[in-house]
Amino acid sequence: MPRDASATRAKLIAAAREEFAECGIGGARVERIAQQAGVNKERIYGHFGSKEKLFEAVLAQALEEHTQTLGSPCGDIGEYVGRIYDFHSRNPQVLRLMLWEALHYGEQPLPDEERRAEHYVHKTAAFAQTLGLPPGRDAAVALLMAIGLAAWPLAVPQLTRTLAGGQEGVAATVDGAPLRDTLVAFARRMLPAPASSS
Amino acid sequence: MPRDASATRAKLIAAAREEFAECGIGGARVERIAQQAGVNKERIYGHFGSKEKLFEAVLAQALEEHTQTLGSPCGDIGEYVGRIYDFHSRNPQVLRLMLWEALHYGEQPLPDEERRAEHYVHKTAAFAQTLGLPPGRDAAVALLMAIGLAAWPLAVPQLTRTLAGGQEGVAATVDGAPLRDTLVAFARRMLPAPASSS
DNA sequence: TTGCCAACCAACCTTTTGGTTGGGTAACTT
DNA sequence: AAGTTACCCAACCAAAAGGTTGGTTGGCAA
Repeated sequence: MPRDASATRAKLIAAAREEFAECGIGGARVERIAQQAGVNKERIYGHFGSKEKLFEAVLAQALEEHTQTLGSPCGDIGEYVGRIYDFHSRNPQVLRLMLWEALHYGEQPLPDEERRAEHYVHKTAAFAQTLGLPPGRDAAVALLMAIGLAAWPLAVPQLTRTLAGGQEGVAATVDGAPLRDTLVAFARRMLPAPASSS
Repeated sequence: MPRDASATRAKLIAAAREEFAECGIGGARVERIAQQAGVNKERIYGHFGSKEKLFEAVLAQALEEHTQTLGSPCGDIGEYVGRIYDFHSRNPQVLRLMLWEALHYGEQPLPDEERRAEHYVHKTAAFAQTLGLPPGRDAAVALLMAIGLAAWPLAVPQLTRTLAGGQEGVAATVDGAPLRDTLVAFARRMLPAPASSS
């Protein structure tokens, strides 16, 4: 069994991701994470320093994967919203991590808020271009709400269920069309149509 | 100091509401709740049975207030979304409680899921009427997304901040218009216009 | 006045928590 | 071959958690 620090880190992050997504920062148990990773608990502190720092590492990696998988917004806006919806349907952990983070930090700044803000500048720019808008606050809010459109039904499943669910689950058909299609249609209607000329 | 069971219950629920909104179910401390309420910890178990049951009681009351304050959806759809936004801006606890609940229960049914579903039937019906739609899944999804439109920027403040926030906070102006107005405009565009004839 | 019960509380118990420590071990350097 | 560094772990710790218990007391019915 060779020694491999980065492999240990990776195993810890993978285990922590499941645990944090399921239980949040306060609810996660350091012991369980270590056990799931097949690594001693102390390694968490050796490698990451604290439970909260580990959470940050998990989230950073998850968001990295998120942007890499999803790519920049381009082409049809509705289809972009559909892609966001598909991503979160297939990777429920990422959205849950974001929500735990939201509840944990609330209005106070994130530990790496600046990096995150900078990261979103690019996305906003790409989004503005496909929308035919000047990049700015307007485009940023439009992107924010496009993400919200796709994520909201998955973020509050109990509301989605009790309102529109019934026995068919989240992907239930709505008047014959899957929820996804409804969201795509809403997005197209909500967001300004791109200028047809480049 | 007279004995008054219902007053004790009320004090406990009020204290628990703050604590649960801030920390969630797992993060809330029974001791703190009791202390904040000026009541012995044991009373929580005497009156409610468990921490989780107390959470249910808190949420039931919060949602009750929510629907009572907000009323049924009627009149202009955009303005209804604006009202939802205003409510959650002024009462951040309710949305936080809903999100903690969402993360805690996830896809598994709520303890009182049936009552909740039934409760939403009326709202959906009212919403369908103002939209000029037949009450049904279509109207329910439209309502779900109207709520989402208003609540999303407040549900994920870290995203709102890093995307569109800057130094001006959540209520920041967007090209001169407050975020609320943008949401109202989005809602009007997204949702089907009500049939003009009754 | 007396008897009774719901409401109440201080103190306690068990388990679990995040975090630490001191001793070991593979592998690279010199 | 000796020394050094980075990694790893079993065992441990103080603090804090949710929940319980045994006994006390206010207030109403008889």
